[in-house]
Amino acid sequence: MSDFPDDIPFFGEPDVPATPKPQSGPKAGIAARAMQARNQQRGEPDYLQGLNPEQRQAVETTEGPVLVLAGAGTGKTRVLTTRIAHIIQQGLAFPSQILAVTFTNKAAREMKERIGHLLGGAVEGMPWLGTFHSIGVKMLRRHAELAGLRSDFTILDTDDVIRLLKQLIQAEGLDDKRWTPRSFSMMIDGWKNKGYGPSEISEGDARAFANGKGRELYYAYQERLKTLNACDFGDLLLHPIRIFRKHPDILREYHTKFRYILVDEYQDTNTAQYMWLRLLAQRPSSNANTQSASTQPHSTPNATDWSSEPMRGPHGAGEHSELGVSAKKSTQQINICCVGDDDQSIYGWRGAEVDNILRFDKDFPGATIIRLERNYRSTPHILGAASYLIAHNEGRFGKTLLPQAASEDDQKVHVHAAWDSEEEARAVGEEIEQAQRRGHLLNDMAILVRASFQMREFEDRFVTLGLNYRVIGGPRFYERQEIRDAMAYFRVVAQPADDLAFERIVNTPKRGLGEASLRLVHDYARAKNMPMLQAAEDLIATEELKPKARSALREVVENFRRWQGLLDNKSHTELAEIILDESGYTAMWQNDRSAEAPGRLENLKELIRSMEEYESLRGFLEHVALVMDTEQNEGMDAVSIMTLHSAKGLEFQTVFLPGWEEGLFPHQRALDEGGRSGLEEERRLAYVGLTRAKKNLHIWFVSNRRIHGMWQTTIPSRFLEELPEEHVDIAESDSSYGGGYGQSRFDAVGRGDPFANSYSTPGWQRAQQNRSDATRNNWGSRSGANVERIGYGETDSGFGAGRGSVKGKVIDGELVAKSVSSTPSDFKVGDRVFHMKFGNGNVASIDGNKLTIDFDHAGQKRVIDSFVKRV
DNA sequence: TTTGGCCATTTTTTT
DNA sequence: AATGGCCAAA
Repeated sequence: MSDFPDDIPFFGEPDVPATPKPQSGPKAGIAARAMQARNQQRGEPDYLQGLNPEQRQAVETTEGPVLVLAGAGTGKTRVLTTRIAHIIQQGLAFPSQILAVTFTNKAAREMKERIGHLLGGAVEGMPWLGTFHSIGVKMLRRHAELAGLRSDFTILDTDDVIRLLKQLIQAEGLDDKRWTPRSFSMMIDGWKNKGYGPSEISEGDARAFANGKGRELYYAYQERLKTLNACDFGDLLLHPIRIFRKHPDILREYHTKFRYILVDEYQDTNTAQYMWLRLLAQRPSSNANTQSASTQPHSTPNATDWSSEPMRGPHGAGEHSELGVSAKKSTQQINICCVGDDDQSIYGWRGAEVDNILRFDKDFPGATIIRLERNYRSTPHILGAASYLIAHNEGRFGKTLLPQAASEDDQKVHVHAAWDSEEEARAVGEEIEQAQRRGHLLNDMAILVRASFQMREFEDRFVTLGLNYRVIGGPRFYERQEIRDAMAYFRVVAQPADDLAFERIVNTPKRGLGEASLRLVHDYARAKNMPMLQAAEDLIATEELKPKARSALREVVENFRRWQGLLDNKSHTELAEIILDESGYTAMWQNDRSAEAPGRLENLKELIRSMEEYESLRGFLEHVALVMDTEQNEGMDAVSIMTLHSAKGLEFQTVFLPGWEEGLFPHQRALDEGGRSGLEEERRLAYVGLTRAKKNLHIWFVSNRRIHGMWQTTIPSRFLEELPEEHVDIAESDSSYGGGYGQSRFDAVGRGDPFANSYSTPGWQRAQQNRSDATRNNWGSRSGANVERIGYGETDSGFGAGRGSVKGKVIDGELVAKSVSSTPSDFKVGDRVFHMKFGNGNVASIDGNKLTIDFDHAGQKRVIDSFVKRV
């Protein structure tokens, strides 16, 4: 979004008088109250109508720190937006004096819309409402030089970062397979989430990568970013934090500027975000400390000091209360209001610290804590199911959500079983079409998946059904190859130091500039510490390059120089067209005879079209870097498909939750890496999913799912049994459970199938029992149930049953993980076998425990041996 | 230098 | 299943 025009005057904005009406400390309260009283005489403002007492308190307690603990569906967004409207309406601050932070662009957009609505649309946009990152960039652009950057720095996305790291790792002479750029980028990410620069990471962390070269590499990475005039996502927060600490005068300007700070989804803040917030929200006491704070921020154990010890903060309460006192003493306070729900903390993997919300009143003593517990969203059944499920978590505040009154036609939560994911998609599609026939809007329905690969099957199905759908946060427009290439061209034009972009497209389309020539340019650039474009320009004046490469490179450089010259003369969309045209990029795809080519050209057109909404090329590039998503199909009626993560904060009349199987949800990886707390986060994710539904909720699980192209037998998610019976309705006979390879086939295998019908059947119960029965396993017998997704017993004890073996992983005495290891198969080529999904066939070849089988009806497939049975 | 084919690995979630 | 990396051949 170009919500942030580049040229807003920052400090001393003309529209901001030094002191808007009431504002300092206690006075503000009085004035506010006076104003309120006046309003009440006249009848209260519209926007307060219909708020319940708690919501109202959250809106009207404008002064001092406020924490709003808002359960799912309790009107959190409404409170936030109304509060902002209230602040503006009461004249407590101008829109530009309110800092409002959200996590997603979607949330920011929605908030803006709603505030505009509340205020009758007459208010100029709020310049400081946005995501942590977009606000971070905005600040960083203003003070870029203090971070060693120019204000036109580029923002690297994950892909760029990985390519860059790869170069560095190789330059270091390390094996980039043993030490993958990807894993290092994740480490850096983790460090940055905690607020650590290269000098602050622990010895152990530094050693953990590349035999102790971790720190060195991290330094080198930051150095390179500087020479590239670029930063990564983490830097968007880290640089401002550094700047605030080093330059108290700058921080003070922000302190004067922002009267009110609001934070959405506070439970998802990570340490860096927390530090950033604290710096902005907590003015050091204005008396005794001022001097020392401004000159030596790190030497005084007072107000500013917490920021240098991020990780110890959570538990060092003493320090914080001291700080709080001084904050209180200060003459002007910045009023911070955080809204969150510990039960909806689902970003632990990204470094979020739930602790931040749990210790709010220590950080901000005297905080008003308001709990919103009246749920207006879901039926009692849905709410009951969700509450019961989340109660299985240990580490939580614990709160009660009060349901609305039940209504006659309230449906219980439906749990459905399907044979495989294909059937799951088919059945959900049917369900949706039925609802549509009953007059429901597709806009009111959503499918929420755990992992994005699940989306495809639904898309496929909906395409054949001709059902409108919209994917949110799926495979992203801006991640497509052609879009990234085009963007790279634009980046080099807008930001000549962007070597990563330059490298990406110098030889796209092919110009005969291969590795050899490129290396030359690269080395020259490094040696002279100049951008590659500049280096290329220098080199073509010499005899270094081969004639062919030299002329090709000359043309590229000349093109770029010419385009750069057009920056100010042509509109950015026009320029973009010229670039794609003259570079031969469009022609490259036009000449491409592959099936995707037309689509790619279409995407490029779409790209140009979407640029029109932005003021400048730079503004557009920034949008792409930060948002990575386009609005699609806004106007039409369509089912939404998205991940559970991106569904947070949304609500729908009808919600479908497919894929409730062990290994997928809870996700195996969360279990492996997060253990118990990983499981609890998965459960919160389930809770988020359940509470998105207003009226109808359908949960699905399948017994066969294809993972990495191979069929796996799955068992229902443990979360299913954590749902309370009284609120759940098990669909006994779902459409065609078993499908073409029907029930009979199923039984013919003698597969004492645990999920043949539903989980209320003996089969289901047996499965449950299997799970808790820690010693039993069905593997000994070939006709045993296919429960190989789970291992039982001690850690790492194998269960070889002749083919394949199962390892169980026990965490906290509870079985949470397993993996199938490959041991040589005891099948022979030519064996006649039966597979549950594909039927009968002959073994064509064997590769470890993977078999290639010619099926009678299904053709040739590769499957894991444990899924077939000799006949 | 480019291209084609084969092998290995992969996917959790996002700014 | 699909993508990326690597190697051999043109």
